Amino acid sequence: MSDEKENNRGVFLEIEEKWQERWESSGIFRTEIDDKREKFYCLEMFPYPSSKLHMGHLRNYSIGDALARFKRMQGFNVLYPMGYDAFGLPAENAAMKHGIKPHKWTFDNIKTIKGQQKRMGLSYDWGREVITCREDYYKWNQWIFLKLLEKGLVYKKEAPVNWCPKCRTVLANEQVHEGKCWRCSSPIEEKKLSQWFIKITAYADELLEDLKKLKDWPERVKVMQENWIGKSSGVEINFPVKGKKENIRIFTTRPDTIYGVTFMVLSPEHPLALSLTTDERKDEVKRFIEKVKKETTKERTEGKEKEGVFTGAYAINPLTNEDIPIFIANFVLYSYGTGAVMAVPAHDSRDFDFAKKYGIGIKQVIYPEESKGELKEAFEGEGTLKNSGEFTGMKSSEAINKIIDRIESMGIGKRAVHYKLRDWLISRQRYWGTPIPVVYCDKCGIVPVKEEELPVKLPEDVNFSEGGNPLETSSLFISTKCPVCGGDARRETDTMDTFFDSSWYFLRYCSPTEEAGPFRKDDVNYWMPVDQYIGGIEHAVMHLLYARFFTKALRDLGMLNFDEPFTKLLTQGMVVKDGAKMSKSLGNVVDPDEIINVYGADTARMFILFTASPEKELEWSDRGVKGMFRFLRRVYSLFKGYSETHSCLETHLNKNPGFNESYIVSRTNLAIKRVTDFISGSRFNLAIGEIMAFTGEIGNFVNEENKAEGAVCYALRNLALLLAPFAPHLAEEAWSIMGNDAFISTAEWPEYKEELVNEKVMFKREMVRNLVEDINKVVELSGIKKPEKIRIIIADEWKRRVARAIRGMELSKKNMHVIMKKALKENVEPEAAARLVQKYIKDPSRLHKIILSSDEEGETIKENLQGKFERDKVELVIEKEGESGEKKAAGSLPGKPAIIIEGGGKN
RNA sequence: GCGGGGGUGCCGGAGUGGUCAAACGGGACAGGCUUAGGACCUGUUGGCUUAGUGCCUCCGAGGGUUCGAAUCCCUUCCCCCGCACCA
Repeated sequence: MSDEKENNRGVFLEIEEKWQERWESSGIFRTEIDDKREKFYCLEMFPYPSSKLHMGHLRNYSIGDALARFKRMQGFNVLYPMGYDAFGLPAENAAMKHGIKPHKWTFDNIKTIKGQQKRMGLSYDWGREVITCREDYYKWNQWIFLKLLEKGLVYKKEAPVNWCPKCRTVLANEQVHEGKCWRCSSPIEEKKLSQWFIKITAYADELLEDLKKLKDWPERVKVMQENWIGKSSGVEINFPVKGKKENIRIFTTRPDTIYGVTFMVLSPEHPLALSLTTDERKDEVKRFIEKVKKETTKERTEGKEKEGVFTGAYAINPLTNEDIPIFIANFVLYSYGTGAVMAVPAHDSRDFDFAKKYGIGIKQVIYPEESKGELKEAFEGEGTLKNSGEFTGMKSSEAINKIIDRIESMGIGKRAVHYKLRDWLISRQRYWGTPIPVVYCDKCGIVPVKEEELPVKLPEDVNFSEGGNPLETSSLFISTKCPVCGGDARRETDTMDTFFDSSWYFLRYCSPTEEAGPFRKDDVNYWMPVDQYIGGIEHAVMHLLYARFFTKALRDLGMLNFDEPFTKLLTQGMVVKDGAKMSKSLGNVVDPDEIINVYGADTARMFILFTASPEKELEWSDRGVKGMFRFLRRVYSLFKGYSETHSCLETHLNKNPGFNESYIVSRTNLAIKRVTDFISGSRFNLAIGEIMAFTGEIGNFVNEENKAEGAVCYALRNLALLLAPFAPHLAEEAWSIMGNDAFISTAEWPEYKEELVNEKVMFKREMVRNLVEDINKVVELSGIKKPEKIRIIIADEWKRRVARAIRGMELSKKNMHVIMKKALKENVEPEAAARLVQKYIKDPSRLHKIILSSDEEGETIKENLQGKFERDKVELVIEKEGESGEKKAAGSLPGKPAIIIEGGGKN
């Protein structure tokens, strides 16, 4: 009863504990540089140490560990490290709520999480652990900051910034999602503050261009980054204001529409907004600007209703000299382009809406191929220009360049590129982060801390309850001496965005204990770039963009010699239950610990990898977990049971195995091939599916009477090896049950040996495909122009082997010849037949024997075919009279299907 | 709106031109083993027929290409995810 069940589970838990201890004490997962071996850097996004791991982590690590183990067995020198992204607000919140010091809270959590990771049996090199809140790490954060400052990539500026009232700190643009804080979802407010920025925009173009190099990144991540960088090329043009000396500079990507401009719009923040407004309209315009400024960016963009007000002033279209009314409106953003646009309602839907609402004229100047009368909506496509002076008749693409040329030669504008990407705001008004290493001196201004004085340490004497930045409560921290003049000075109290920490941690893993710098160049050049990076999609534009930027910036500081940090990226899907993301409020959380404690880590890992392909959402299913447990238990008893009566230490495979042997040997090799290919393609779910099918077949085979020991051992050995990346504990146990002394974790990954695959027992898939090829080769070579009938006869013995190979499914003759049936039964045109033949002829070498009819036709074919096959193993046999096809095929069984051609059209 | 990804059997999920009525798992049904079983083993699991097989229907919907399509092309409907007034 449940005793047995519990016992089984107990055995598994025991096994896991045993092997985890052995792995640890033997140190087999330690990694060193080895120039003789190819390296493989397998990396998971390091976790934030909140109280516990969740299923997403379990999934992340199951993927990474399977891959790391696989590569290790394949002989790669694998770097597979783990660390903790340990700075961050939750630690501070804990301090405020429960009075626990952030440091203690963080390290307690790390301890818990590390325990969980160890219980998963992950093959990390723990000697390389990186914890970002440790001085030996954040010292280098500060060092890098100073280098960037020196290089001009860091600056301080007063600017409107995103303020999260709940976290009481500012945020980078990337960290505002739909107007809300990425972490706590509070609505963001806008504040004008003096803050530290990193000039990521200096790399906008390269960050965009190099996306093309990232062949092994998911398309959607690249698209998200592309959109975020938001490059657009166009032209900036000055529109003179009528009766004044000012110009309004606009940016447009569609200068070809300039003859269609009917009004102009400034954003409410535009410096000219009020000054060019006529006196009689000043009050109204003022009121409007005030109103819009009060709204947050979110409110302004959410309502979608376009609102504006006429300034009474006019601009002059420099190409047409027409007067153009100037409006102020809420839909023009000051932060993008020049904060002013030329409005072409005929060819821009926003301008169209606005023109309709305020009764402004619409002037069409671009016409599509088929003109459709009056415009019901803006036509935003390309077309032919009309009513455009000398440019009339040109295509949009041509006109764009010609008009820009004209504008440049007139000296009223120039080509320009604008980006949506903004500089990265890294100041945080929080305690639990890396202090920004600068000092404010009344005499000397902003002064960087001297390199030898790093790190600027976080003080202990802070008060978390007062609401502001806790660092400001530490007088010991704040008051300091100016590094330049030695006078009294004040420390910067802002700390760095924790995304700064995570932008280079993967480099630190290469030299985790280096004291002379953030990393050693040699180490990094050996290990980097990361070959496989695995993590959640939520970092598509935050972490992944910053890390790419860091790589480029450090490269330009002469510290790296590559451009991109992550060669291959896998974004895992979420783990959901009952169709919804696991969350405490929904009560659908499954605790990884619970699963591991009940079923063991192997079951949890296998289930999570098998149930969905890695990038897809994974629907949690308790039944599925049980199913996986059942499977592993079956595997265990298979090994256990067989080893009770047989010794599998040595596998003696005959060079010429008997049929029974060769069946399971072939099947084993097929499994090796498939599993290897699946893992290489990150298709872990399919790899496990194949292992399951293979296991089933071994089971069937073992139960048969005339099993061959050597072959069974061979199959079992390989099964254990294939299982090792996924269920490492069980695989180790099986390995040792079979009498091996060494770890399976460091054993060699099995190699697919084609020569061990006996074609007699190849699968239906290969068989039929080859048959089709063979048939067509025969058709071609025989000179038959219009075959009427082809029969494929499969001898019984052969059929039986195949049938067993596909697990009891009888292979019918129907399946074999149905492929050709339709093509050949009706009057197929010779050309069609020829095409067919052409399409499938690849390699006739598999053909073994062709049986021809005994009539004249057969003789002719035989003559035609004679000598056409390079290998003499193709036997041409003339059918004996009175023999049925089946009998014939059976009687002369060559180990391959015989093909019998009957008849063959003349002409 | 723009961009990305999808719609497959009771369910999850494979399958990208011919092994396909469709891998693997779950569930369901039947049988075996058992005192019993939620444990294990075997079989069945689109329909109709025969049970050696044959036929029909099927991979969101509708067309098309092809000797042949779940797979390629077009149209259309629906779902998910990102960005969202970026000029």
